[in-house]
Amino acid sequence: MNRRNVRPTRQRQILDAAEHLAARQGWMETTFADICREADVSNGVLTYHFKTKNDILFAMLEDVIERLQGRLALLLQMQGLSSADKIAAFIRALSEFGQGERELILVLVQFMSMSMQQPEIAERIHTFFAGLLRQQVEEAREENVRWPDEPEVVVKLLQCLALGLVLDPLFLGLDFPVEQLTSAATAMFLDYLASSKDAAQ
Amino acid sequence: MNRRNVRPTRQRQILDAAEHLAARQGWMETTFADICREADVSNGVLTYHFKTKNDILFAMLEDVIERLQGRLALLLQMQGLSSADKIAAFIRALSEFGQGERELILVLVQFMSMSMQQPEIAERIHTFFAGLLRQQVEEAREENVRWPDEPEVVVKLLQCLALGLVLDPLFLGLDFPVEQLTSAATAMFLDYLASSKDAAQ
Amino acid sequence: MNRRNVRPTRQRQILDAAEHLAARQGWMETTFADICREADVSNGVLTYHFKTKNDILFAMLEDVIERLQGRLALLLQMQGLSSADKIAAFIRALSEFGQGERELILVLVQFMSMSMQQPEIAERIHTFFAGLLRQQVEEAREENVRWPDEPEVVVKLLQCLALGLVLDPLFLGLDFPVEQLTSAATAMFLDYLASSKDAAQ
Amino acid sequence: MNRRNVRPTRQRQILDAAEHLAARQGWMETTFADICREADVSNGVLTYHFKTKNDILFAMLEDVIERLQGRLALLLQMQGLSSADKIAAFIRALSEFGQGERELILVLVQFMSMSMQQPEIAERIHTFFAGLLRQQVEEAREENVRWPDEPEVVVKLLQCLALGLVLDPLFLGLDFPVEQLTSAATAMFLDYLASSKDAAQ
DNA sequence: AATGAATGAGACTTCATTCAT
DNA sequence: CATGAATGAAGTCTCATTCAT
Repeated sequence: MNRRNVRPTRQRQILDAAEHLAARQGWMETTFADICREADVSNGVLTYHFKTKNDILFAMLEDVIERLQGRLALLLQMQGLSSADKIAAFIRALSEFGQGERELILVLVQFMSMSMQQPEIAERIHTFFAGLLRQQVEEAREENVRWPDEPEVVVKLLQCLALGLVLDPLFLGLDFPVEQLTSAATAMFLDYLASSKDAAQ
Repeated sequence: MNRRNVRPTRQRQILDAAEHLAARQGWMETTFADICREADVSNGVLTYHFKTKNDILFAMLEDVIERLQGRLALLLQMQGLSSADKIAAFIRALSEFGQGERELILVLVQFMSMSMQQPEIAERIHTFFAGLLRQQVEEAREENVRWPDEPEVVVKLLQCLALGLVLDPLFLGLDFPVEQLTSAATAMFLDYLASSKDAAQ
Repeated sequence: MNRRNVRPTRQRQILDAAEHLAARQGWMETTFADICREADVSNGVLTYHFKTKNDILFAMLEDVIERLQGRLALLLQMQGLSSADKIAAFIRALSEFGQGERELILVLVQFMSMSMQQPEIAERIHTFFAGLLRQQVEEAREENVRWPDEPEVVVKLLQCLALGLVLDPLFLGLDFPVEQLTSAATAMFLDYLASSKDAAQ
Repeated sequence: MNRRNVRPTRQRQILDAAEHLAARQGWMETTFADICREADVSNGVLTYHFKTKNDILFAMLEDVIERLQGRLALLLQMQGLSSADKIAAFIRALSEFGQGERELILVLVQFMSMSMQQPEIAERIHTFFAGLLRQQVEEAREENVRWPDEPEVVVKLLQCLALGLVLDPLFLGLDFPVEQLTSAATAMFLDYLASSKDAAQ
């Protein structure tokens, strides 16, 4: 490999290792030595690229948000929230996402849990999700749909539902197939949206 | 203080301090020294009453579950899930709960986050919530209500929604008054429940 | 049990437990808690009867020496060293002793090993064995036997041989039946004693 | 000092210090702080080169065995056991050894004493001495000497005698010059060996 | 850009001993 | 005599961080 490009490569190596380990065993219990082993780099390389452990943490945070951005873009930006089909597709996709991208979720949960004690992390996560929300709300406004509540509320409610659907099985366990839950949730949310139209008529 | 039967007192002192600190700064970053300071006991007392740090952790887990049990009993057992009024009251209460009993929630989230790496904790939480779910389902069955889905699914959906409503403002921030969200959620869930009755007619 | 006689009883209980544990896991790694458990007494009782851990240690030392005294009396005082039969019986008995009274030996070795760092223990053990030696030497003198060397040397040599025969299998392992070794040692020592008579003729 | 290849140097420093202290005050009562002071290294260096205290212990064991190997090679391999002169030289050398290499002996005794509770140590010591024994037996067989007993027994008896001669003065004290004891032991063992030749005639 | 030895503060834990009851 | 709660010094070990090479 070219000597010029070694820097980004090393950083990717390290971040991948760190995320892996954070997902598997938690960030607090992940040591420099662990990361070195997993990333197959020396202790010196680690501290050359990231001065402190927090540096790695925040690099991870950015990385995770970026990856999340990419994933959610496929779900949100492209389909919006306007039509019933899209909502249904969204909830279904989210559910699959919660199962498929387990590592990404696990790391995200780590950050959420840390955010309760570390304002900097909370701040970063909030702005990201706030941005997401605003964007969806704007799209909704442009589409001029009639909704049972203020667009912010509707969108936020969807966000809550989505969060619950992703975290509940993770945290509290689930004994029956997730599809039934997804279907029910979809039906519920569509009913809710539809209710406004009925009322408006 | 009396030297006899001082044990429960000390244990409460220590658990209170530990829960306080776990909520405020996280369990991993809470040291024995911190707990000693907060509980106003000596280092020796700590390890006399709890052999290891993990022992404190699991005592906390039991304690938190017990307290949660007490709180939820007021919301669930007494009102069940049958009528619209009760559902509305439940969601409203939960929302207030998420704001009022902040510390309890914070500690619970700590445990949920740890449960992803510690199977023992996961196990304990799962059985608790599974029991809760089963109990609600049975009550529902006894009331013989017609619902849009299997009682398990309906109840689990409510659990998801509740979890989302509690965690979302905590993790992702909320810019508008929580009441709007609560109302919307209540309306949505009631619509959903009602939809079955319509269908059944 | 009579309240008057409880003191010696407790002390025996404790010493037995302590010796048991010292033999099984070593004195240094035996804690007060271990002794309490083994002797089935409370921490308070322990420190009421023995102020410090060293107090227990020295009580044990006296106890072990006393018991050793009793055992060796059967071997030494009663049979002396004069005749070939008695020597043979002595070595054979010692060998059996090394196998039978394993615990006593183990504790004794503990003390020997400690004696290298604790002059007080060394002193106590030395005077005991020196007394033993002197006594045997005197008996020998009284019997007026002709020996290849000064009685002290002869007796000490027997002591060395005995120590080696007891400790070697314990420390260094032994792959063949101990009887062969015992027989050989007996033969050797008798030859040695006899050699002087030959020379004297 | 060169930073490259400093590892063996540090390990020697640490092992020397540890052996010193183990001989002087016993291993159990030797703390990390003691070793740091004696070896003139920081606490971190200790645990950088040896993960745990037990690692130091086992490194010491190997080291002691290696050094013992070297010393005994001079006594055993070179002179074998066949002729009277060599036996005499061996016993004399061992006796001097017991006085001269006091530290090595003291540490070895520590290990022997520990071996009674730690099977791993026992195992290691046993295999070492078993190897020694086997080697001597084989040499004896090759020399085709006639002996009063099976070579294993003869050699083991010598081992017992040697152990007794080394440990007895250490453990039980000695009031007269060690030379007298050595001479007597030599004479005894030679007589014993010779006895077989007489019998064979 | 890379290495890995070195550091030391601080974590958890153990335990002999003290003492109020 | 007996109890067991309390103590805190000291132990082993971890680990993020620094730095000479």
